Amino acid sequence: MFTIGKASEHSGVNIETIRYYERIGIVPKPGRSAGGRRLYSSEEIATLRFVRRCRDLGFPLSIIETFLSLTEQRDRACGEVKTLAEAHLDEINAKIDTLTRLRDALLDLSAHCD
Amino acid sequence: MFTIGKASEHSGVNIETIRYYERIGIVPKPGRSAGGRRLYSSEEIATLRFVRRCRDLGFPLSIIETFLSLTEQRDRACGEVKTLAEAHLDEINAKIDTLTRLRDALLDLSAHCD
DNA sequence: TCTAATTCCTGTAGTGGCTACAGGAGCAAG
DNA sequence: CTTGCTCCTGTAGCCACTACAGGAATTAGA
Repeated sequence: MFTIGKASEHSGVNIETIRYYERIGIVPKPGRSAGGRRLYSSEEIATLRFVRRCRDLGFPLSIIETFLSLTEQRDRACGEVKTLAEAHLDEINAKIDTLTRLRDALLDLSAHCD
Repeated sequence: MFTIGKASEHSGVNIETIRYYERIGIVPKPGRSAGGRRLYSSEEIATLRFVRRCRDLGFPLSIIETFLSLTEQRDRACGEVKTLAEAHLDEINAKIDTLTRLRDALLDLSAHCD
């Protein structure tokens, strides 16, 4: 188990942001030490890392909550899982497409400067 | 030339957000009609659309400002252009990579539900 | 083992990037 | 020429953090 400082270090999520995520319920409340300090498992840290990556990609917390529920509630009805997953595939493909074109534009700019 | 409403429609950027971008200097002040209304050219609208796409991808306005200066100030020193462009390539590639893996995970979830 | 430094705690206030009014002026159609 | 829409300049509020303040718990060193 890791204290919030280590969890922050390993996930790349700011300490204050971790507490904020807990407060608004994006991640569950972690266990506490005898002295009242938060203790995180490797899995909980992986979840934080996942949230951070999604935020970097511009997904709002509301959508990230759906992503988390998709991977964590596998006992949910299959139809619902499929619907939720597929609802985001188009959006993700569009993002990949835009990023690819942005990259090509930057490569082009760089290449034309020789 | 287009009024702010049309510019908003064609770029996908909210009217209030367009005015906000103007206020903080992300986009230049547009011309005005006799009655004092903002008038946008197709190019200015394309810039707004570009800003919107970048925001969707999670880039902060400060970085988008750099992107805009890269494409608009081609008379800038070549070395500087290359440096700025390449500084963001790694980040963009990382984003593409993460999105690809997220897409695969969603496809996987969806497939395991048959 | 005591203490000094560090890390953590809760709570609140401030920031970046919008977004939503309020109150009023311009303009287009009937 | 008036009804209704769009636009104007403010200012206030929201989301997702981020930065204190003031104090308790650990940890590392003498």
